Amino acid sequence: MRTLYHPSVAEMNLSTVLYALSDPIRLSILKRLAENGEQSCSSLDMSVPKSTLSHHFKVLRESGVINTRIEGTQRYISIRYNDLNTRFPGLLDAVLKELKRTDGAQEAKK
Amino acid sequence: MRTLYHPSVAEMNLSTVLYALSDPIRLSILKRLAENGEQSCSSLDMSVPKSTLSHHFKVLRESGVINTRIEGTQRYISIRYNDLNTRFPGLLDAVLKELKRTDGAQEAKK
DNA sequence: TCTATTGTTCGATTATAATCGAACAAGGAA
DNA sequence: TTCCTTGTTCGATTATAATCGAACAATAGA
Repeated sequence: MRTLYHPSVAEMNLSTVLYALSDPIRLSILKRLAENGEQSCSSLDMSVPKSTLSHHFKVLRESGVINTRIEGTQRYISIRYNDLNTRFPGLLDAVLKELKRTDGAQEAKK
Repeated sequence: MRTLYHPSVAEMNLSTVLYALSDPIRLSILKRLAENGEQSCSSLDMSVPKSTLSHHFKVLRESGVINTRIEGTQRYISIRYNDLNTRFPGLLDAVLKELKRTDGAQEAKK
């Protein structure tokens, strides 16, 4: 737990990133980060058990979508805007644009 | 089998589309379609059993990524460029740009 | 009509991922 | 040190998806 894995820009993989972004809960997290900037994990209460949330943070982090910064007992997560824009130009903007319109997750689970 | 389901532009869902695009085989199919335009299903031999391929075509079609046109015993598939660009501006371009660079699937399955 | 071609569907298997309680780890404060 | 807070990890369960052979369906041609 000492060091959390973050892929370098070169290590980021398209299908892995798209997969990370294909889950409604993870899109909700992304939306919150886009709206409010860096957040402590505890600040985004999503009516989901913390172990489940932690899992989603890990998927987002290990794909390269978010950065996790450790400060004391808290973790602060944020979107890796520049890195994503460098590796996959236009991708993040397209996703965030849709998230702004709705929540991107509506009726995703039928 | 008479009619194949295709979602309307309004019915397209972000997480569903991202999920459809998150698979290496489906990205390979997309790349082929982007490079060569409309293709008959049989023309893209991907060293994968046809039942598996048919499954991936279905995922792509039902998410709204591709269109399937029936002509005789053959099916011709193509990317729904305009519809995708209307619904999720910039998303497809960002994906295709990366596919042009590599195949988007390299080392995705470890 | 018989046969070959193209592709879907079925059904079973395997693989991968989501979920979440409980235990654990690391700080910070009393 | 003890307790509280924050978050991860473990382990088990459930859910979802990928895979692929075999059977089926539709059409075209001999």
